[in-house]
Amino acid sequence: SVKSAIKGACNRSAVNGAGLHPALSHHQAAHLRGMKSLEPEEEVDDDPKVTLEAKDLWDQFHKLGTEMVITKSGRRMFPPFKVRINGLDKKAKYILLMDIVAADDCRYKFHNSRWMVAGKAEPAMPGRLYVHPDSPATGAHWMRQLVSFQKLKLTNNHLDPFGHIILNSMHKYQPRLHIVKADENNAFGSKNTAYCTHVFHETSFISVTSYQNHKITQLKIENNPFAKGFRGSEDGDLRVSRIQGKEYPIISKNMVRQKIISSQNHLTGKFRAGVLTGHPQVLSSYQYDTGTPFSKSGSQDPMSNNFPQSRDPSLMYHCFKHRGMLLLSAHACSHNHVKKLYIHPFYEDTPHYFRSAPSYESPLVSHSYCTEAMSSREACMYGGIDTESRPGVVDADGLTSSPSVSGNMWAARQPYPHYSVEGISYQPFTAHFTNPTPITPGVPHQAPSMVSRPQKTLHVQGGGGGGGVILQSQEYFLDFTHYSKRVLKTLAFIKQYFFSVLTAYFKCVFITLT
DNA sequence: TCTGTCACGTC
DNA sequence: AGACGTGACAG
Repeated sequence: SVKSAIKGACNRSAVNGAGLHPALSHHQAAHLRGMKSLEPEEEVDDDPKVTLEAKDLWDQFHKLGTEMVITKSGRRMFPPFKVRINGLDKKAKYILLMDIVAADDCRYKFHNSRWMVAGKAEPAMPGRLYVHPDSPATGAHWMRQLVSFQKLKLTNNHLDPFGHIILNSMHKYQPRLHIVKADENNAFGSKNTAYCTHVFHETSFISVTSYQNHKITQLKIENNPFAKGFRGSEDGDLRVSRIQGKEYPIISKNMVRQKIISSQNHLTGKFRAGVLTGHPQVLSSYQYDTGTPFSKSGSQDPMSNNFPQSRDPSLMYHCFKHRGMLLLSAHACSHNHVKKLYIHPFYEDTPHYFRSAPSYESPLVSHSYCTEAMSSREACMYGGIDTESRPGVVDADGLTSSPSVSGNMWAARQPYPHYSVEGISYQPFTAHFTNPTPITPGVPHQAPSMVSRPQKTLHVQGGGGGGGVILQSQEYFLDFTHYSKRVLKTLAFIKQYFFSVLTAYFKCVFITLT
């Protein structure tokens, strides 16, 4: 079983075009052994295989250093995250969801046509989840066609009320796909629910508010149908560039070439793509030579080198079975001078601000925080959920062994809420309830007693209906009259406070205890 | 560095 | 037809 598990993981690795991290198999083996001896009877046969759609396109972006624009109102990713899935139990129900986690601890800047580290990362933002709109659905459904997460939106608005995934600009991120096995009847109320996580390292990106690398801009324009308006004319030699209603003179390819050659130093700043909208043929030969985003030295793997100090795993595939998950969240929102604190019991909103170690750290370096740095609130939120077994989280010598990488089977253990594996942290999932559990004053601030069945299960917008946003606008809000512009900086404290208070009021369970 | 607005495009 | 997704730009 262990053998086949690792083999399976390796196969997936090959499918996804990523080599297995050397440390992975060790952890996998250790974990699998431990898991099997613990709860062998809970292993199940389904063995989801996930392949990334448009991997070639992702690779093209990844080579250049993918950038994703984030806006206040939310921006889709391009390329869209789509996967093909095989190996699910046709009849079982699954929930598919994504999250996007910090890939490292750095803030970046684009300097001299290169991404460079520019300091320490901002505190991690709330880890929101995007639940696929078809969820929950049968394995047969998920395997029938491409599974698209293209409606997922990214925002830099820390107060975002729409349920978009909140990111910090100029930081590096790694999207992750989670497949959660659910009961027939109860999306998030399943017993013995398992999930597995897939990471495609070629989908990592740096978030920006405007593109930094014009090669990325061009690649987006060339490939994103919505950006067709910025493409050159069909005629490869002549083009018209339209900027704000004005038509600029037709410019021949030769002119472009000469202009570019004669003014290379100014190209990046002044020949913005819109002025001389680059036809691929032109750009590939001329425009591209000014922007070398990353050092090309050394690496034999063109993919391994795109971001400095990347801690990306090559591929991760790990499964868990977890016993229970609490959820609730608080969001501060500010609209038109009205300051409110929104509380969305819909998405996870774990305040990472107070973690003593960044979430991306590998278990080998972050072991201490796994056990020691859990805040009391976190202990409250997760305490009592996994009272059973969590062997493997901390070894006798204090080092963590990874329960997160189980390879080929659904895991039989709950992941530690903040567990990180090969550079990517584990974060708990969050259920999203259409009807939040009513506020009940006087409930003591004690976690174990709070674990109960959700009154309603996951809200997901219907398959064809579009949308798919997790949030149904049913916020509770409290006035916050003395918010100032510093709201973002104080948000952490506010949230921490309200979490403490509200945990006592919301009794929500992601997956109930068995 | 970020935001709102725009023209132009898709869906 | 109209809502929505784009990058460019100005500020």
